[in-house]
This record gives sequence, structure tokens and C-alpha cells, in this order.
Amino acid sequence: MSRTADRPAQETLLSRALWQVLAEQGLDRLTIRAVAAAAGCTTGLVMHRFPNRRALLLHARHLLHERTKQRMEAREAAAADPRAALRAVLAQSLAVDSDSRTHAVVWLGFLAAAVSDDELAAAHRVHNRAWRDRLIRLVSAVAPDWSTTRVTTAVTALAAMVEGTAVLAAADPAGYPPAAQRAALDATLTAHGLA
Amino acid sequence: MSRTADRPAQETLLSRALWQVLAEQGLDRLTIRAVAAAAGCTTGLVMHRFPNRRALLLHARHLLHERTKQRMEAREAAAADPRAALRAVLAQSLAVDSDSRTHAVVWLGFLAAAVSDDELAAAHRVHNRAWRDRLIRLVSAVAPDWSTTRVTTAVTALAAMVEGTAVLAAADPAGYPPAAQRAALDATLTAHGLA
DNA sequence: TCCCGTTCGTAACGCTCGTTACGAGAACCA
DNA sequence: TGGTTCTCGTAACGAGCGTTACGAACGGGA
Repeated sequence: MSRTADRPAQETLLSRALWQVLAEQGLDRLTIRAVAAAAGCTTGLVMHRFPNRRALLLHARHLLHERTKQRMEAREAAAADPRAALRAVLAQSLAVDSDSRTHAVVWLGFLAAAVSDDELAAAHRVHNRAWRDRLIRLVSAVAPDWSTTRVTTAVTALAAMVEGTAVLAAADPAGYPPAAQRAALDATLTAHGLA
Repeated sequence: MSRTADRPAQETLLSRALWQVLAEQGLDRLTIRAVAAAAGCTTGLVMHRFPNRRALLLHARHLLHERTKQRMEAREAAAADPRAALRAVLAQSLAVDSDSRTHAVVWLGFLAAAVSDDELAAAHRVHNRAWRDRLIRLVSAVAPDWSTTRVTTAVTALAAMVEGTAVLAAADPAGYPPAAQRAALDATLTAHGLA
């Protein structure tokens, strides 16, 4: 070792810079130079931590997954019963404050990039499958007498509804205020008999 | 006039090339050279029809709107009653065949680009507002006794559900087959009492 | 204290991009 | 038929990108 290398501190510094660039400028402007500028260092350090730009992208995708998982498990654990857990987990996808809005923006960016990038598409499929499995478990707990096809269909509808709300709110925050997003979610849960 | 300039034919040729590049390679790879290659001409012709790349982008955005509008009005006009019209208009947003899938892919690209592009964001807001107004009209026709807040909340939920389904299917076609998308839509309409 | 390995800033290379300038060629008018 | 004008292909420029190479700075072992 030499030259004061504080690895963990640099990791978090670069991850924060990565997230910031991604939220403010979008996926296609996630350049080595932009990350270096946001982190207050030079491209040399960035390239010393990541072999190439692609690794930077995949690390950002990993960060997105980590943050999503953390938030979801915290919400589910804090819920009193399955109904509250289902609503909390679904509401976590909405874009209702600064954090969740940037989260939705970053997610939208990776979703759009996945259509012409096999690796990102594969990552999306894995995480989306896990997300659906979680919802299936929760819906089954709330409505134990439903058939599996009814459960999966309801989960598809619920997942699509919250993700759709999130991306629409990401692109038009003023048109989708938090109250409207929550009202739409509550109306959907009530309509499906899951409220 | 000189040198055999068939304007309308070139317009459609370039529009088709534009759409093809957009569907196959995504918004960020929509370059002058890529469009010229897809159209089988040189960059000179493209730059003679469009002043710059931005005009190309905005024309593509306009194309997206035109195609959406055409498909929606045809479906609504062909419906027997308001319920059928509502379902048809919502189902038009799903990604169930080759055309609607590329449509969803292109729409997803512009949506993601809108978060860091004021002009595209404004265009998105205008068209999304018109889309919501159409849904409000149809839902009001199906459920005339609903309050306006109930109608707008239901419309938000319905719009988010179909757009969410479309973008999820665009990113993971195998995970969201046409039957699953239609089943989710039908379940949602039934749950809301609008089937 | 001297040397060495690690760390990271600096600068360059090649590539692709948008954009511009210029010239060749075809239609049209005289 | 010669000149003019519009059309469009060709080629170049500068900017920004990912990536690489190199060298300076710094801490630790001898």
C-alpha cells in the first residue's frame, strides 16, 4: 500500500457520484469524465477502480438493485399485517419524494437501455422476476383462497400499475403529484379486493 | 426543381428509416449516419431535409404521436359501445404484436429521454394529457354516475396499468406474453367495474 | 536513508459524432 | 444549346468520447 488509498471511502464517493450523474443527466451521459467531475477527482482514479465504462454501468445497475431491495425489505418488515405489507411494498415503487423520484428516473433509464442491451435486459428480468415473486407471496397471504392464475394475473396488474405510475411521474412530476399516485394505488387495491 | 426530387417519397422513406433505427437501436443511437444508412442514402440528403439532429428527433416524436392517434381513433370508432371502446383504447397501448411492441419500445425511449430534455418533456405532457382526457371521456360514458374525482383516479390507475404493462413487455417480451397482458387488463377493468 | 511498488493525475490516441463547405450533376428557361 | 438553379453526394473540421500509456508522488521495507 501507498499514497493514502482509502478504498471504502472512494467506493462510496464514486457510487454517490455515479448515482448523481445518472439521476441528473441520464444514462447516455454517464461518461467517465462526468463521473470524475461529480466525484471531484480525475478520470485516472475512476479508470483505476473500473476497468471500463461498461463496468461502471453494471455497477450502477447493481446499486439500483441494492437500494430497491433495502427499501422494500425495510417496508415489508415494518408492516403490521400482509395487507399493509402489500401496500407498503407497492407504494415503495411510487415516485412521491425526492429519493423515490430519482430512483424512478434511474430505473426508467435502465429499462429503456435494456431493450437494446442483452446484459441489462437479463439483469432486468432477474430483478423483475424477484419483484413479482415477492408480490405473489404477499397477495397469496392476503387472499389465500385465490387460484394461482388469479394471483399471478392480479400481480401482473398491480406491478404494471405501480411501475407505470412511477415512470409517468418521473417524466411529468407536476402531472402526477404524490396524492394522485397514492389515490390510484389505493383505488386499485380496493378494486381488486386487496385493500 | 431539378435532379428528380420526389419530396413525398423521400419523406416516407426517411420516416420509415427513422422509425426503424429508433426501434432497433434506441434513441441515443439515432444518428444522422444511421438514418442515412437505413434509408439507403447519404448524410447529405438527410441534412438537406432536416436542419439538424434535433429536428430529426422532434420529427420522430411527431411520428410517434401521429401513429398513436391514428390507431386509437380507429379502434374507438370500430367499438360497438363505450365499454368496448374503453377496452379497445386501453388495449391499443399494450405490446402484443410486432407493431405494438416496436411502438412501445419507441415510446419508452422518448419517455426516458424526456426526463432530461425539456422539449421532449413538454411534448410528453401534451400527449399524455390528451390521452387522459380521452380516457376520462370514455370512463364517464361507461360509468355516468361516478364523481369526477373517482373518474380521474380510475383513469390514472388504468393509464398507469396499460403503460406499465407496455414498458415491462417492451423490456421483457417473453415474460409478458400477449395473453398475460390482456388478462391483466381484463382483470383490472373487471375489478374497477368497467368491464 | 534509499529504493520500490502502489496510486492516480496528465496527456495523448483513435473513433464517432454533428455540422459545414464545396462541387458535381440534372432539370428548366432562354 | 448554354446558363442557372436546385439537389445531393463527398469530404473535411472540431468536439467529445473510451481507452491507454506514462510519469510523478507517496508510503513502507531494507
